[in-house]
Amino acid sequence: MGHDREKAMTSHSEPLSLFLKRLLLRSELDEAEQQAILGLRAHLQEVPAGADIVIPGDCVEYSCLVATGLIGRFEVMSDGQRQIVSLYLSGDMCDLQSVVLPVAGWGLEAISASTVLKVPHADLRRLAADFPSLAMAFWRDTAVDACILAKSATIVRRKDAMCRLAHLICEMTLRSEMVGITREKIAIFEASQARLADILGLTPVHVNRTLADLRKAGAIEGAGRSFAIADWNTLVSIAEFDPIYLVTGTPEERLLDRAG
Amino acid sequence: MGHDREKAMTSHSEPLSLFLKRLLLRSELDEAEQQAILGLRAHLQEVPAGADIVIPGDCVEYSCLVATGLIGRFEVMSDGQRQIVSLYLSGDMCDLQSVVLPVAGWGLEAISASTVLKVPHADLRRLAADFPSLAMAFWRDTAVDACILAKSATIVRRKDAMCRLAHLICEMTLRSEMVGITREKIAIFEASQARLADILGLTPVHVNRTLADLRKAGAIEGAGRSFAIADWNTLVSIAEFDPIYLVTGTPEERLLDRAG
DNA sequence: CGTAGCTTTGATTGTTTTCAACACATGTGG
DNA sequence: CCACATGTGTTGAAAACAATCAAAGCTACG
Repeated sequence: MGHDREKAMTSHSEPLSLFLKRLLLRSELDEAEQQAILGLRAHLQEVPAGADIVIPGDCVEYSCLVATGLIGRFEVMSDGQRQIVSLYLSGDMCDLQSVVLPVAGWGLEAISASTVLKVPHADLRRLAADFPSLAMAFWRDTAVDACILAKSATIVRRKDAMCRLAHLICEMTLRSEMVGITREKIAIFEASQARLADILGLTPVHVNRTLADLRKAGAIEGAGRSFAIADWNTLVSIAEFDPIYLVTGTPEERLLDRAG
Repeated sequence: MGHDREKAMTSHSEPLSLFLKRLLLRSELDEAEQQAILGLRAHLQEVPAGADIVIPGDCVEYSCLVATGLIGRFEVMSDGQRQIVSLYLSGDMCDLQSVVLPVAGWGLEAISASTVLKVPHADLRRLAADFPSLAMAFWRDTAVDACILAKSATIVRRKDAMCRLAHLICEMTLRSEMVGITREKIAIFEASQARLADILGLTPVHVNRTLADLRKAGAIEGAGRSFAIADWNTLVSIAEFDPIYLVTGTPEERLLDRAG
């Protein structure tokens, strides 16, 4: 593994505040709880595109907070084929569930060149034990992940390739914008077609044809390696995209943690 | 809804102890925590096969503990078609994640005639706040659910109908045995082919043909409405079934909650 | 009986995979 | 600079898989 270039940094404030921002989207946290998140210690690691961060079967002792780039959680079939089941971008704590299930049946890989903060499980567990609201926030974060997974599981069973691909683009665009990434820099547009195939559960050949179909429909534009959104409304209508499952949440819901 | 026949019962010890048993499979709980679970108050409800318990979009204030029967969590497509994404059997707290995400984008329906205990979210939240280990146990339970979902999402994308159906039978058989249900009484065997289609993301017609193929292969037996396992090993090999994702867990892992 | 729901079977259509080949860019060593 | 390998994108043809449409048989139940 040539990419184990780790640095023990003292200031990780930027990615940690992105993570805090993400938690605050769906959970209400007081000053002490917010400071506890921002005070987490972590190791910064740079990961080149395509590299594995966690191998299936590893027992991990940390979660990975994505600072920049795009990380995928994948499962490996008996024939060695990969299926990427979840995607994580800046501010996402990928594999937060590994805090409660440290023996992973899955792996983590970098879809594009990324930097991640490795946050020790022990620290996250202590936070969850000391601050019940943080325990709820972590649990909620895992649940939102599961909602996204359920959505993609539904679509993959019932919709054709064009709808699936359009839906993926819509979801990643919206999620990127939620953390302040501009539409031009959305990581999914830089993934190879083979990687898109791993995500969508299609063959690379069919991803290629489907991209061509989306271009023909006027939803996306740009030839070759990269593409961009040409018409958001067309894309949304092809995808039948309804963002409700991303659970941006309302203040009333967030207050429930403290209602007891 | 003719099935709103609720009874406020004083003793729900049996299903609650099944739920506790399920939690103890993966989490270490002390005497006080165990008593807290067993002391939960709840309303018993009987639900006929096919009835909806939660409609998508409802804001629910309780989780449903399955006492007997089989419950499915489903999403509805734009064309009204249902996709069942998770299955819950005796001892499972279905929709435990709704404690942290009360506005459901999904629904719950009874696959077979069932009895459920409605447990108020407020009580579960109080338990999570009072006992950090219970908060971790609930979180872990949600994470295991997500693992099962990830597994089925992987298989549905990469394997054909025969493998998927065999895998479903294997999984439900094993999960049933984990809570002490005998192989003859496994609920999935009583589901209609239309229901199996909703679960697997296939058409009822194709489920029928695939069941016939499994019979031909000698994996299952019995004509018409119901079937049974004829040869477990054949079934496992068709399904390429590896139960590791069910996370039965080891004692060492369970101790981590208290390591802090 | 007769109906309603479920199962079974057949024929046809559509989507996706598979296999195969070629184009195109990038990077390397000669 | 060229030859060459490698990875990625593109295109075509054939085959596999599942959906769709249609019809008939079976069961349970009133």
